[in-house]
Amino acid sequence: MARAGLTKERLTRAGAELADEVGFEQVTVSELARRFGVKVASLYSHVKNSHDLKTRIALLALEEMADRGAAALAGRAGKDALAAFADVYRDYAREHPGRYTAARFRLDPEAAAASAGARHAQMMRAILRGYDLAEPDQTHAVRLLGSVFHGYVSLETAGSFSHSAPDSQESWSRIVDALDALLRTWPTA
Amino acid sequence: MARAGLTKERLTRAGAELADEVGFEQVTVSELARRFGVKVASLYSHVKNSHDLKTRIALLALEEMADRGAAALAGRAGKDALAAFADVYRDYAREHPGRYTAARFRLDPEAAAASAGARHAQMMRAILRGYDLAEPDQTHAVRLLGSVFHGYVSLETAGSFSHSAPDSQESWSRIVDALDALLRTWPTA
DNA sequence: GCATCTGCCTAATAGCTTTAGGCAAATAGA
DNA sequence: TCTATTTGCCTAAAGCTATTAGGCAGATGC
Repeated sequence: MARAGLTKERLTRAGAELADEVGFEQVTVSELARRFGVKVASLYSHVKNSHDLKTRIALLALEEMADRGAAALAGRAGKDALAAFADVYRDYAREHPGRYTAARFRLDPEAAAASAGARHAQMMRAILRGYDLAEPDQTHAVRLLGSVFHGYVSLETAGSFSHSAPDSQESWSRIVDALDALLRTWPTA
Repeated sequence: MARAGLTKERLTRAGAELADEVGFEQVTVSELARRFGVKVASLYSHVKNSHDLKTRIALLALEEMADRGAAALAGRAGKDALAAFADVYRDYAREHPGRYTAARFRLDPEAAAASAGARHAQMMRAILRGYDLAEPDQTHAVRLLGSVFHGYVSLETAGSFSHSAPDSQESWSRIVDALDALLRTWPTA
């Protein structure tokens, strides 16, 4: 029997593509096997189980977003950096909705530690270098930025902003403006 | 055979409790049947299918949150109202994580129209009465608030803030402070 | 008290997940 | 190059969930 050439990496990539097509929740070992023209059980030599597969897709998505974030931040500072980074999240979610959802998959501690999560946090802090925030306000601000980015993208993806004016793009720009203004005048306790 | 007294309502409530115990994704027609000491097929006289059940749980959660929100807003204005309303979301998610997730379940248009979604939007606008915002900035602000509330709660529930100082409660308070400050000095285009 | 309705049941189909064990293709060693 | 081992994909099987069809008996209406 000819071998299909399965590997963790190929399965993970194909899983990510599948997620973007049908949604992360609908990513299934069976469908993946079907796409490789292979029997389901065969995948279990490469991937521990369904959870493992999903974890790998999540890690891939986190890496990809971190890479894009790093590229966006290079040579930028202040509001410029903030806006570019914000767009990285939003654009990624629009281009790769399944992967984006995957990135929110709850990772177990080991996977989380090995993930690009730390890079994301570092980049947020790098953006805040353009603003004058000491601890613990810096941490509060990091959490706020993470919340806004994730929250907005998540609501937008769910279609919450698509049935009313103004355009979502406009709100997004104005929200980034607002965040910039807020960070410049952050109210200290 | 003694009847179990199944109804849509009881199934929905039990489904919501199940969601809080094991997670919304793990809510299953089978498990629900098990809890009622009844065969799986029996549920299908009361609920169209699994999707229908989840939709009902989502609608219940949205109602409950809207009710709490309304109670919190009564007699409050300005920052007071903002903080109380924010806490409604956060507290609800902490008390009822499964229901909270359910509330984010993607509803089809008919269900969405019949949901408490509109009440949520109205309450957000009511909060903004305490600030001086004209359209379209008011809509931008509503979207920002929704994003921050949902984003923060979602990240917090995922445990993103639980492994580092400062305390999540502190960040939450300071973020509400920051939002209040931002709304009072909202940057107009 | 009888007829109807309704609620829960049995039975059956179908899909996904996961484990165990087997054969053959690829690879490594002599 | 021939053999030995590893490794990749397969068959088989069990268990779970979802969903539909059809049946019997308890509840309800006249």
